[in-house]
Amino acid sequence: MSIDGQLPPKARLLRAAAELLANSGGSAVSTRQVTQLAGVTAPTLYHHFGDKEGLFDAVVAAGFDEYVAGERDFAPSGQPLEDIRRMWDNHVQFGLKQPELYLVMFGNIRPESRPAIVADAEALMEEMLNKAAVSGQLNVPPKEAARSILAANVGVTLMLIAEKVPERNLELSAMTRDAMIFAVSTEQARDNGSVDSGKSSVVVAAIALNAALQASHSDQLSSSELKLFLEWLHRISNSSTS
Amino acid sequence: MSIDGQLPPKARLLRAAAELLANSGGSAVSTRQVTQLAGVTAPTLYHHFGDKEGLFDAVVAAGFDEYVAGERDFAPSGQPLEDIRRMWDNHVQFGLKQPELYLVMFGNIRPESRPAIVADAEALMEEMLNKAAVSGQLNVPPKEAARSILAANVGVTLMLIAEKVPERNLELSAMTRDAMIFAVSTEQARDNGSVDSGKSSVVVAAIALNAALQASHSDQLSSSELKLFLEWLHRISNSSTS
DNA sequence: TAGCACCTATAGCAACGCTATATGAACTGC
DNA sequence: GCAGTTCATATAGCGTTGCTATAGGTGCTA
Repeated sequence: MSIDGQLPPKARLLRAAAELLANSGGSAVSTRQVTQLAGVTAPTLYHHFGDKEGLFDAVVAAGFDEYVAGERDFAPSGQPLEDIRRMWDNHVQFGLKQPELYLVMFGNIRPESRPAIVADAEALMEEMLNKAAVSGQLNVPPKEAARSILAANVGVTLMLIAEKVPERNLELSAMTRDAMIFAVSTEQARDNGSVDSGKSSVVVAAIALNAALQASHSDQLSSSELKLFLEWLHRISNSSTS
Repeated sequence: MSIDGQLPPKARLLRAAAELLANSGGSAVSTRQVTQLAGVTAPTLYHHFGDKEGLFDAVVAAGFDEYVAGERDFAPSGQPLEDIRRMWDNHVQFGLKQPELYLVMFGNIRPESRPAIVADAEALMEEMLNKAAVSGQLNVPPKEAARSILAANVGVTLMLIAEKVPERNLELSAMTRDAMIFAVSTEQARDNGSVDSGKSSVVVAAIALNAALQASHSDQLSSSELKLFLEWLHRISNSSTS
């Protein structure tokens, strides 16, 4: 049993590692298993990937492309928060479909050696949340919202993976998901699924902020700062006449 | 260097394993390290604990007692949901104080071999949530609420552990915590004051404008003006914390 | 053809989790 | 008081792990 084809050894190693990870059923995957399945000897592996973790990282990178592709396919809707829901579900599905790969990506957390994958996933979610923020649907800064939602998303997925298949209750995921999205969204977004979305933009936001600032006596800026700030705000508000 | 005392070998093994786990700094702890530090040979370990995992489980059980003790100390207040908040914080603190131990307890998730600890922690939280349910403060069954909250709690803690110490932002924890508690609580409980999202409209508007500005490349302000403007905006966006 | 990267294989090291077997010590029944 | 049994520990080593020092082959450029 080997992964031949005429593929070069590097590709065969990747394919073998991915297959073993996907089918290992929770037990560890050894370099010897991988090299044997790839029809290659140990030094080849270490020549191409440095070490075992390097190989797995490469597999994960491929898996992450798939993950991202899934996330992006779901993204075109005009409702950012609805897209976040789909991202969440896609994340969970990815974890349940390929638990071994997922554990390598999100489970093996170690201080000082955090996989870049997590940061990428975070950025992906932040990007989407940014759209929500633009249309005034967000209660907190997108970056923090992304971290918070992703943390809960990972926690739920890990818990579901840890459960035996027949006992898995996706209700857990749905409930946690909605709780997190609800928590970061504004009332406006909650009432109206879509909001005005399209035309929001800088001007609308500036006008809203302008009104809110003048009504609230915020003390985050000094009076001189505030004066200048309001002047700029005014400039922005009046700028795009379109 | 060994853990002598006149303690029996079993206790010495436990102590040695706990110490190595606490100081391992993320790298794996081997049975040989443990037995050497305990001044014992391998079969003794396997006689008492079956295998490596059995030993670590025993260490974890001791650590869990400490964890539970912390949770129970916090519990006597009359407001169950407030107690849940403290349980959450205690959980996070436990994870940050003893990350290695925590990773063994909650991080090494594998299908089919889920540590009993997780179930125990779940039961502990469910017990507390039950009190909330009795007094009509709960929106969903306590069991599901416990699973959901714990999943998010673990996710947040893992994410915080994965971050380098100086970058750790406990706001992430507080925000996620409140979101989860809010989601499972009834309106009655929310009015009671334990949970409050309370962002002013200024903050919401500032967040929206911030996102809109960064997305639109507006040219109404010079780059130096824009820089300062964004800095102030950031200040406003981050001003209100729970 | 000579030289030079690049790639792969042979062989093996040190460390790992774990165990078959044996030996001492402590208790039990008579 | 002694044989039998059980518990607890040690000696020695098995099979596997991640990884590498070294060497050889292959194809390209000069």
